[in-house]
Amino acid sequence: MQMTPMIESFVMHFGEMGSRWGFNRTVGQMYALLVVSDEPLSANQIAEALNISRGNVSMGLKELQGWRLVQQQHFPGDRKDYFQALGSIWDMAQRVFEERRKREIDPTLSVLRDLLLDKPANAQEAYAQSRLKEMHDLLESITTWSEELQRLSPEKLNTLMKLGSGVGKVLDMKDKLVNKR
Amino acid sequence: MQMTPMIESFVMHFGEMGSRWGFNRTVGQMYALLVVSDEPLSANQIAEALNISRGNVSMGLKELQGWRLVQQQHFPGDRKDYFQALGSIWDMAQRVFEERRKREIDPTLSVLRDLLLDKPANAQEAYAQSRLKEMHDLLESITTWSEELQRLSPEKLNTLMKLGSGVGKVLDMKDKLVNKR
DNA sequence: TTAAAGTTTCAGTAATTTCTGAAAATAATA
DNA sequence: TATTATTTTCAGAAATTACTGAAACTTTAA
Repeated sequence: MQMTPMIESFVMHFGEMGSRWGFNRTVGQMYALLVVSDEPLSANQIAEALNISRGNVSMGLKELQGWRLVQQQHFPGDRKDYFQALGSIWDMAQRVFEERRKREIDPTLSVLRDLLLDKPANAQEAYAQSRLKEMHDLLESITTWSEELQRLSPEKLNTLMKLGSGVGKVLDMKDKLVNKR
Repeated sequence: MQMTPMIESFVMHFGEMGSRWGFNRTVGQMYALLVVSDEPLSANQIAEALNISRGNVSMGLKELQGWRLVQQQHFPGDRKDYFQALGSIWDMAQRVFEERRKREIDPTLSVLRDLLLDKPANAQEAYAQSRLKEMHDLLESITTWSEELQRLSPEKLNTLMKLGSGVGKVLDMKDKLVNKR
């Protein structure tokens, strides 16, 4: 894997953004490298290209596999493991959305559900609970919706996105049709 | 601000989740506290309730204001500043989406745009650039779409979300109508 | 003005996270 | 089974991030 300036810039940027996206610098760099590489890379190649320790690569690959963003590959007659970024950019985006939902929303939803079971002890708690309920309902809608969007084919999703604000019009149209019955 | 066990649990959970949501523990706690409080709180009240330093509160409030998630309030005859979480849960969600997009997507889009201007120097770079292009286009679609969704009224957004996977059917319907012309 | 009330800043410290590298574990071949 | 290739683990070091608290600054009102 030859690190040209262009690839290096991309890799470094992903490293810097890594923390905002939920993983650390080297994990971000590793992922970027795998995305732009036209062939699978071994852990040693990654360590060398990024100039980081072999141990760190091992941990990072484990994390990326946890996100289900990289695949492991074997070649007959070669003992080494090779790694590759997941198929299409769409697949990647799906994974990132899904995993982030799991990490960022699900635990909160579960806490909110529990807290909403308690009887409010006073006015302050009653108010607090009303906000918790709003938050809970919104997060639940978002979760359900994102699950349903994921079930849509990439083509439909693309149509929907291209539709943009035109979605408002389509909704109106749908209302009319439904009301006619 | 009385910290009942229920409120405390919520606040602590938000603190723990904070880092996943893009801010640190105490900022998360401060925000949670403001969300469930039925009246605006002064910086001192916040520091006391959360048992953190006054300086930290000042920095945290600045950051929350940067996210445009809290509002400052003045009361005549009182020198202190009071703080309040933003209006509705919808407003909050919008802000979070918008700010995260700014922090997590925009910088990457800009880097990708730049890198795509370079002529690929070899086959590896040509491949890399093709992936960069895919990624760029997807991020751009997501950005445009999210901007357009934000322009939709909360009611319409709600309709859209409730529609769920039914959105597929609506899209088919739209296709038919458009093709008839 | 001046004093009092309040806020912000920031150097230093504490806490947390990330990274390394050597040792242990695992897997493949001879 | 022994040997070699490879991966994983994890204790400690390094780097980063968060927090405190005292000093500097700002604002208000007497």
